[in-house]
Amino acid sequence: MRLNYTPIMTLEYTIQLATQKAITALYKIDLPLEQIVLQETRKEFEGQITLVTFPVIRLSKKSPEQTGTELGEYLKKQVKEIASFNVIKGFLNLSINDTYWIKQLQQHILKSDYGQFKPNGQKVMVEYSSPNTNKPLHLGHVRNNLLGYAVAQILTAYGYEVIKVNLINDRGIHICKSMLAWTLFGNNETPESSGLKGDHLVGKYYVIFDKEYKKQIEELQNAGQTEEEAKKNAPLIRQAQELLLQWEAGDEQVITLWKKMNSWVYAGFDKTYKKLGVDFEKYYYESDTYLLGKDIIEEGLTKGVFFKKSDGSVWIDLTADGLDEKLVLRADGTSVYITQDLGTAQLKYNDYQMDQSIYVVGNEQDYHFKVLFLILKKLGKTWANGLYHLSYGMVDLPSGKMKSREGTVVDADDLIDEMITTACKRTEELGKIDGFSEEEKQELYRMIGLGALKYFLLKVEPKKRLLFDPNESIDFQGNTGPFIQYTYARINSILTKAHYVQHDANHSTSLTAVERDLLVTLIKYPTIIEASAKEHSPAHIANYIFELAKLYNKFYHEEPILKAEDTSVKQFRLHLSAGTASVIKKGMQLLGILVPNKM
RNA sequence: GGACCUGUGGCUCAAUUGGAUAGAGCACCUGACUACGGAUCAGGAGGUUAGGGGUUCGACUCCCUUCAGGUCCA
Repeated sequence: MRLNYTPIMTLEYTIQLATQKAITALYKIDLPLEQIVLQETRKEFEGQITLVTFPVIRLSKKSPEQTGTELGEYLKKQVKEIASFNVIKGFLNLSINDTYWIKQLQQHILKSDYGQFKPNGQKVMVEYSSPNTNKPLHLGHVRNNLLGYAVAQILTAYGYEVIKVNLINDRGIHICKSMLAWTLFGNNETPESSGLKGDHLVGKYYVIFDKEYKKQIEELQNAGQTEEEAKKNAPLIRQAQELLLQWEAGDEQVITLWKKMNSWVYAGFDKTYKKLGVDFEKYYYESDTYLLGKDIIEEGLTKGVFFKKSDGSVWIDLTADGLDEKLVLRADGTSVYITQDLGTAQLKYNDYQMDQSIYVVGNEQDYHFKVLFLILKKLGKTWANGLYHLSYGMVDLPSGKMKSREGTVVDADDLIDEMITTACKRTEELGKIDGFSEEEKQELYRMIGLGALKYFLLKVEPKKRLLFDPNESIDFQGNTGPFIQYTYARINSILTKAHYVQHDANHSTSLTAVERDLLVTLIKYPTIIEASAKEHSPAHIANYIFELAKLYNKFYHEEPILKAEDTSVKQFRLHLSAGTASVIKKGMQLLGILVPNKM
């Protein structure tokens, strides 16, 4: 049964309507529904749903306590789910009867598609990863990839049709640098001959270029040139620029080399993507799109959105919007970044006619996207309203920013391998996986290592910057991926032992406090998906699953499951365990994290 | 010069978008039916939410200002 709305909403709506009636009956006042504020009851108080009475007090002209009590009494009579209530300060805490919570288990939580919303008929594109083809992926890219993938998963669960897209920056001066260095110093080295992963091989020559380039600059400076002159005059940079011109002219040899080196990089990226578990429906290449956008410039000029300066360059004046004047086409008629992005945006829309489009790009480009979206709106593109920049903070090292050219990066492949190795060590120390084949072991280490890494990166609010200390390895205890995986494995073990089969999960006796807490938390899952989707933030999901796992462990310690004396209690607790396991698995899946049956 | 983002116990993060006594994890200290899986659980200690002012029944959250870190635009 797919959801139209979150399960708890039905009950909340009932309570809101009843409250509205109560206010009319008691105080002869009509209060709009949105002023009736419900929230989750804080753990230290009794009850599950809380009505904030302050907005009502202004009208009732009575004390918070009295208002709360009057409303509580009315609601208790009118809403059958409300078993009791208490009033503390201005807060009316409502206790919902156990029957209601137990019913949710059967009706929603244990359903195989729990958490999946009905298709909403909207298409959304998520563009992420967007690498350059001159170097391998690093930790920053990893954050980008995981975010993009998770957001895509979450939006799918929320009922969108999602198209995952990768726009590859495969042209420009940077790749020419690698090409040149390889030609000059490479001795025909290939991934096969060197055993290097393709992207690492090309990245190696990017670094060599930089090193040699710096040498030349120094020599020129010693010969009396200023730094600025030297940077411009160094033979290597001139050659690279020449190479770029040849590329643009379609020089056959250059194109062949370019294709060859890019194919190495793609083979390397594919491996990394596969390890990370991310994928794309469609690849766009900047070599195809970099000339786009010029017709949009024309369109803007005729519409009077852009203006031409005397030197022939084209601009847009955004000062009225609090921004600057922005160049959109150079005097010599060549594009700038934003020109092609305008064109690419139009191209993507023509291809898919999506309702929304999300760009997963670092926050250093906040200004760029603000301008891009604003221009498209000014051009009258109605679809521009669906554009969204999912801006995330940089991943910094204790030493500062990562810089590929200077070699101060945390390489994605290295990091992944390291995580897997650590997972292997930890697991072997604990020695709980007797009977695993070698293949199963490797599979498990990958699951745990990547689970730790992914959870570490996704539990933080995207827009916050992330500090990563390579010397302090990522934790496996506490608020971590492995903790959650462990909880899942533990539940799985119990269910297996009990030969659990899912069937009617009715239960008539009353609930213990932890059992009720667990149910209340479990039924919140769709609400979290909704918030997560609306805010484009996987962190909500991550924190929620952690809360759930923690709560289950508490339950596990407080209440006997297999040893429960009453068989119906035992059955019920097994159902509860199964529901928890299922939500953990689904939630982790939204983050792109797998959970093991045993670990 | 202008604009944007961030600032919460020693460290890493939360806080239902303006609600109750600001919650977790790591690290530290104490403990757990002689483990239904201890990668667990219970408890302790640790906070003027960067500083100051304002708005109101109520502010980590909104406004003003100062400071610190980061980023972008010309």
